[in-house]
Parts: sequence; C-alpha cells; structure tokens
Amino acid sequence: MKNDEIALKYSPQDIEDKWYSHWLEKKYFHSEPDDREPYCIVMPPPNVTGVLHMGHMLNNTIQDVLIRRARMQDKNACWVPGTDHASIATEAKVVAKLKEEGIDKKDLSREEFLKHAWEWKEKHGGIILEQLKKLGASCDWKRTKFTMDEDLYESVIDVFIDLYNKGLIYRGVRMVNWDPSALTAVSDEEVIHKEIQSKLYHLKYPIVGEKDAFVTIATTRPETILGDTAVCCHPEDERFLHLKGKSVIIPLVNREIPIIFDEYVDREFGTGCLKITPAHDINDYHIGIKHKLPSVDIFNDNGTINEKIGLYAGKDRFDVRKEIAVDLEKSGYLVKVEDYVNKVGFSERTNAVIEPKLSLQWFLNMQDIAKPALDVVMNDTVQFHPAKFKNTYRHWMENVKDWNISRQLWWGQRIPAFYAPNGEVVVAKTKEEAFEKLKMENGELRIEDVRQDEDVLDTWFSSWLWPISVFDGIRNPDNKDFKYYYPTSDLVSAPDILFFWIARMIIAGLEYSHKIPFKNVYLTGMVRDKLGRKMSKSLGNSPDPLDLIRIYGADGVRVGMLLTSPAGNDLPFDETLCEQGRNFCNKIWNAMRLVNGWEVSNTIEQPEYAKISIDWFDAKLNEQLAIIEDHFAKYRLSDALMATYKLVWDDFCSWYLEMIKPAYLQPIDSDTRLITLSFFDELLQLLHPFMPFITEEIWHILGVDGKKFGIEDEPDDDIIISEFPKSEVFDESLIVKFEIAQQIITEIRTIRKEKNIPQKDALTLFVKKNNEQPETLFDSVIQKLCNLEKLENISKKLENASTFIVKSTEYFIPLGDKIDKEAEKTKLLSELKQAENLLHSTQSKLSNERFVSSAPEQVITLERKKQSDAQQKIDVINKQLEQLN
RNA sequence: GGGAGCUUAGCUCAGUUGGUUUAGAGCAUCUGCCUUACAAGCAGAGGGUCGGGGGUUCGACUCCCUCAGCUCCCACCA
Repeated sequence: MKNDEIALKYSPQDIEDKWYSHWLEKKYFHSEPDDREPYCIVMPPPNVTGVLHMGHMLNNTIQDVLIRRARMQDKNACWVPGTDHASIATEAKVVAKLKEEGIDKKDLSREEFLKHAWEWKEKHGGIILEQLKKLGASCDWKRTKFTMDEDLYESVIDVFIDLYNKGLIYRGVRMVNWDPSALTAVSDEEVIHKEIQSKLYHLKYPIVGEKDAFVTIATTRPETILGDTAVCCHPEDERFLHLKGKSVIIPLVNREIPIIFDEYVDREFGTGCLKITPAHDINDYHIGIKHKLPSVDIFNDNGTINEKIGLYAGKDRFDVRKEIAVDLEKSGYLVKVEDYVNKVGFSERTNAVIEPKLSLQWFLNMQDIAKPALDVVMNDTVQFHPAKFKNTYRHWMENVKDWNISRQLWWGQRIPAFYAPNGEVVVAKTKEEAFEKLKMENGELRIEDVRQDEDVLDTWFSSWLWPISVFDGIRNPDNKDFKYYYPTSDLVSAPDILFFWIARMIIAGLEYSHKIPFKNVYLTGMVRDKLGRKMSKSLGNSPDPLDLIRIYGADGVRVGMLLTSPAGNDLPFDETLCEQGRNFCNKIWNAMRLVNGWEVSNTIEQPEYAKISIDWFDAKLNEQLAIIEDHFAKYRLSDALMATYKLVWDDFCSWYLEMIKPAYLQPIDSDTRLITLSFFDELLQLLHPFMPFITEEIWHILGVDGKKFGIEDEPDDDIIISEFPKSEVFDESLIVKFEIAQQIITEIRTIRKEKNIPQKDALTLFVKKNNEQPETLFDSVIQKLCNLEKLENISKKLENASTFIVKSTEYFIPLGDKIDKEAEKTKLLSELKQAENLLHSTQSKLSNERFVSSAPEQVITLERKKQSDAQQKIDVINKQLEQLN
C-alpha cells in the first residue's frame, strides 16, 4: 500500500471489525487437543444477564494478553468463554420484569416461571459476550458454556449426590441469613457488613409483682420486642442479682417473660441488661437453646410483621421500628434514644438488610474437604499473584464454616432430594430412582406422592465446578479435552470472589479431579474512579466501555487499562489513560508511515551511521526482550507493557528511526530498510498481545516476510499466529557506549536551544581528550543527529566556544560572539559544586577505616573509582574556569 | 475486636538478598519549536530531607522498634 492511500491518523473503527472477522474466519481462536503444550484459561463467567463494565474490561484484557502471547509462543492456546446463570440476580430481574407486566411470581407455577426465565436468558444472555468481541477477546467461541447447560447441570447434580453419599451434605434447621427481598437464604459470604448510623433505644420492662419497678434494656431493634422470650443479665452483676427468679412484662405486648442470667452479657455495654429474641438474632438463638427458651418468630418471609402477636401485623420491619418507638414513648416505656453506630448485614445481590432467620436448609460440611485446598496454595502448587493474598486465603480456609447451599428460588439446579409423604427423604438423580429407594421402606408408596425438594442450589455450587465441567470432566473424566486442557494454566479474577469462587474451585478440583484446577491465579484490583470510589451503576461514575472503544479504539482502551494496573492493585481509572493508549497507537501508525514511504535504492552504500545504529538497536531490543520476558514470567503485565512502550516510542522511534532515516526525499539503502522492517516486525509481534488490531493492520501494510525479503512464495500468515520474539545474546557494551553518545547529543541539543541555533545551521564539534580515550564508535550518528559539518579531535582548549564535559572528555562548539562568558561560568560553577560534593562524600567514606576494613572489595573499588572520576572532573572544570577569567 | 498490607516527585507506581556516581519510570507541569512520519507530535528543563521519631550498621528507601495516617479481609457484642 502506498502512503498516499494511508490515513494520516490511525482510525481504529475502520479496521477492528475487519480483523476480528478475519481471525474468526481463519478459526485462529479455536483449539483442539494436539501434541503441542496446552495453555488454557477458563473465563470467569459473567452473569448471563449482565452488561460489560470496566471490571470485565480489565479482567478480559489481561486474559487476552496472556492467551495471545501463549498462542504466539506456539502453545495450544484455549480460552473458554461462558456465562453464569446467577440465580438470585437473574431471578430478581425476571421477577421485576414480570411485575412490570402485571404478573406476580406467586401466581405462576414453577414451570411457567422457568419458561419466562429462559426467554429472558435467550434474549439478554450473551450480550456481554458479544461486547467482549469488540474488545478483541480471542476466545474459543465454539466452546462457549453456560452454567445451566444440560451437561453442566447434570455435573452439579452428580456432585451433590456424591457429596451427600459421602455424608458431607446434610439438611438441618439452622439460623441462616435471610434475604427478605429475594425471599431466599444466602450464604455467609453473600452478606456484606456495613457500618450504619443507627439508634440505641433504652426501654423499660416492668417487673412482675413489683410496683413501679423496671429493668431497662438497650436495643437497636425495638420492633423485635414482639418476639422477646427473656431478659438476660450477667450472673455476677450485683445490680441485678435481686431479680433472680422474677419475671418482667414486655411493654405493649404484655407478655410475661423470665429474667435469666448468662455470662454472655457484657456488663459494660448499654444498661448491662439484654433482651432475648431467639428467633431473630444468632446470639439470642444460642442463649435460647441453652436456657430452653421458647422461640417466637414474628416476621413473614418478606420482612413484614406476621399476625402471631396481633400488633403491627403486615407492616414492614423498618416502618414498625419508627412506629413502635413512638408508641413506647407515648406509653412511657422509652427511657432515651442514643445515636449509635453498628454493623448491619446487607445482601450482596439485592442490598436488602439481612434478617437472621431459623430455617431448614441444606449444608455442605467444609471442614475436611478444605484442608488439601489450603495446602496447595500454601506450598505454591497453586500460585497467587500477588502472593499477599495467600494470607487472606489461609485465614478463611482455617476458619471455614459449613456452606448453606440451598436457595429458595426456582432459577438454578433443583436439589435432587425427594420426600415421601411421611417425611422420609432420599437423594437421587431422578424421581423414579428416588421412588424405588423410598418404596423399599414403604411398599404402599405411589410415585405421584413423591415430591422433589422445591429449592435450587447456590449459583457458586455450580461455578465451583467450572474449570472441570466446561470440559465435561465430572461426568466423563476420561475424555480427550479434559485430559488435555485440565489443569488449566492461569485464572484471572478479582480478590472479592476469592472465597466465593476461587477457594471453592480449588476444593472441588482436588475433590473431583484430584488435581488443582489451575496453576496460577492472577488477582486484579478494583477499577475505581478518579476520586477513588468503586465504579458502580448507582454512582453513575462508570464510563460505558463500548463508548470508550468507539472513541479511543479497542487497542487504545486496552493499553489504557493495563498501563497502571499491577496485579492486586486497584486501577484508578481516568479517561486520559485511554488517550495515552490512543496516542501510542498513533505513534506506531506514524512510524509505519515513515518506513512505508521510503524510496529504496539498491545501488547506494549502507552509510556508516546506519550500520552502527542497527548494531545498537539490535542490542537494545534483545536487552529489553529479556526484561519483558522476566516481567511476563512474574505476571507483571503493566511493567511488560511499559517496557514495550518505551522500547517502541523512545528507543525505536525517537532514537533508532531518527538515526537511520535518510534525508528528505533521499532513498534508503536496501540493507538498512530490510533490517528496519524486520525490527518493526519484531516490535509489532511484541505489541500484538496488548494491541491486537493495529499490529495486525500494520503487519499487513508493511507486508509479511515473503514480500519483504523478495521471497514471494512465503505463506501469507497473520501476526496473530506469528512467533513471539525471544531474546538472544547481545553486546551490552554497545548499549553503554551509546549512552555516552546520547549524553553528547543531548548536550548539543541543549546548546542549540539555549543559543537559539536552528537545526538546519550546521555546527562544528571539537573533542579534547583528557584522561580517558573518548568513545568514537557513534561519531557518525552524533554528526548526523546534531547536524555537525565537522567532528574533530583537538589537543588544546578552544576560546569563544560553548563547552560541556562527558566523563572527563571536553567538548567545544565554537560559537564566536554568541558566547556568554558569565553564563558559561555559572554553568561550570554549578557542575563544579556537584563534583565537589561527590568527591567529599567518597572521601569521607574512604577515610573511614571501618568502612575500608568491613565493606566488600567491590564496593571499595567502586568508591575509589567514583573518587578519581570526581577529582578528574574537578580538575577539568577548574582549568576551564581559569580560561574564562 | 482480631488479622494482613500500604505510606517513595502533583498523580499512578518501580526500587530484587542493606553498598551502581547526585533514588528511577510513565503521566502531568514548565520552556522552545507547526523541523515534510507523527502538535494524538518533537526537543529541552524543573520537581522527592523515600509518612514522623528512634535504633542496628562502616553504610538504611531497604532490617528492628515506636507513633501517625490510609486500605483490605475476617468476627454473633445488644
């Protein structure tokens, strides 16, 4: 393609869809087992009804970088995408949608409701996966899975039955976290405790048989007095010992309840006297059991007061709290109200205030199966990046509680437990199987009387099998895919689901495959806004990722996401990051336009400056490749990107291309052009995992290897499947020598700027060697970049010249009357001061006997070198100063 | 109430087992340039007593103690 057909600026819109379809067409994303080394990532399945947010962007960009790089390293890369049925969240959405249509879930049968839910899933499910394509995600879409797919569903049921048969799953009445909005129990992990500004109500309970005598209790939840069954004091609290054996009357309710004594009570807190409501508080529940108290449940499932007591029936718990406070005050039972901060549990999914509730649920005993999962993380069989999360993980695993796995919902895997009318329960895969089992106990039983449990399983009870079940490894562990891809390589996730998901996947992996599910866990941070707030829909502080892609291009956004997000660190997101990414795209684009526009000459000789520039960049490239490899090995993707960014922008564009580019309208020799194109190719390959679209486009504009080297029958491959660059041995001394040249060039540029000398006016540079041999290797480059008509060695100082010193070599640029002696003098004096400071510090070290005797040889040699360098520099500067005077 | 981690330039972060001249990077800032690849750019420059205090050491951003501030996780104190 000729340059006049190429846009002046990179325009991503034109090319992203083109290349994405091309990649799909060529089936580059699809993987089948073969004899290569597998590299596999299973995508953390987003909620099927979700839309793409910034967290997904970050997470999936990282996964795509890892997958694309592995693919280019000739591993068999497989990225399995999919979605999660997210039972609570999806069911809540479907219920809300039906409500809008005037349909109440209560009026629907289970089958009717599920029909609506599946319709909703078909309509909205998968939007998020389509959005990921815009980002460039190179997932194996043929392997897309859904946690309620038939095979995954069956795997969940099989696992439930197996765990039940092993005695690890049990059913029992426990105090659980009840979500009055979703109308289901949730696990401990699904409850988020937040500090809430609330009130502490002090209430008087009249003592039975004593006139005008009361005990005062303090509570944050006055509405629960309806369910009180005792008042409790500390057995050694002298203030209350006289109440032993007495009773009190619950205000308004007028029920008589005993005064009991228990060491649980904190004498210092509140009034030192506690009301006991066993049905609605976990502590009270335990005290209730201990003291054999009755339990009075006062709530309906939706958080309204039931009719048991006859007061406030049907009213919401929070309305009643206000109302009862007023009523208590009116009747004289309210002593005072204090402001008080306490922690309240909220439902992770619905944000409703959790109600502790006694109910019959299914639980998984975690104690024993968690142990091996703790070990594999602590001994780094599964590696966490960053490793600091090992601590958090250990703490949770060592204190793991039984997992409430039943949910009072319909959307999900239905619990395979079946009941006979007499209450007998069996766990079986089908109703028929259950019937057979039940019939052995009860010959009279008819299959119509067998009833399946109404509840479904926690969503995480299906996603904990994800890395296994996407390959059908539960039902069919000997299948080819499972044996090849599992254990997967890397998991990219966020710390907030460390327990929900990651820990449980490791547990399930060890229990059901006897292997770890993945070797590395990369934990990203949270995407936050500029003010440090978590991005959320309710705050409206989250940009629409697709808008960002439209504005900055997918590659620009990817770079923006990755630039400042080291593993485990939060990403303070700012659109200017995407701008930086877009600018980088443009920089690469323009470098392409330069290289692409050159006329080639087969006759001209390769200039000296080009030869040495090529040697230098080759060394620099390999040096940086080694560094980038190291960053990747340590999962430091931001650092890998930044190193690549600087290599491309600074070393390649700002230095190398300027060093070799021919004068305007002059042709370039073919050797230099070819080697430059191959450097460009390597850089594009290095960039490709981060910036897939622009690199594929430029790769094709510049022409693949075949065209470039005049070999027309080279296969016409795409960059996506080309080979990722590897570092080779390089000449480090070239890099060090060039650094000196860079200093000289910078000094000359500074002089040009200070003296206002345009680049087109040629200068002369004189070099006077002092103590060391000046480096001349890059003289041709210095001459070219600084537009020097002459570069000459001299043995005497030069008058009326601007000077600078690099190492201990003096450089002079004759400028005639442009020399400002005072300014030169000031410059020299400040340099002198620096050198003297350095000299002093080295001298004081070296004159310290204990330093000389105890520091290692190397350090002392270095210090001596510093000292002599400083001394030399001081001498040179002093001589120059003499001359100025 | 326990536990973990963090505090280095205006912002976001590097800084490997204490010793690489005067602690680095990107962005931002300032100055000068529309120099035919690129103003979404080029060139140059400034900016930090490494949170405070103490200690160990010949030597501390790095190790120890202490104080302060921030963050996260866990926990049934009304």
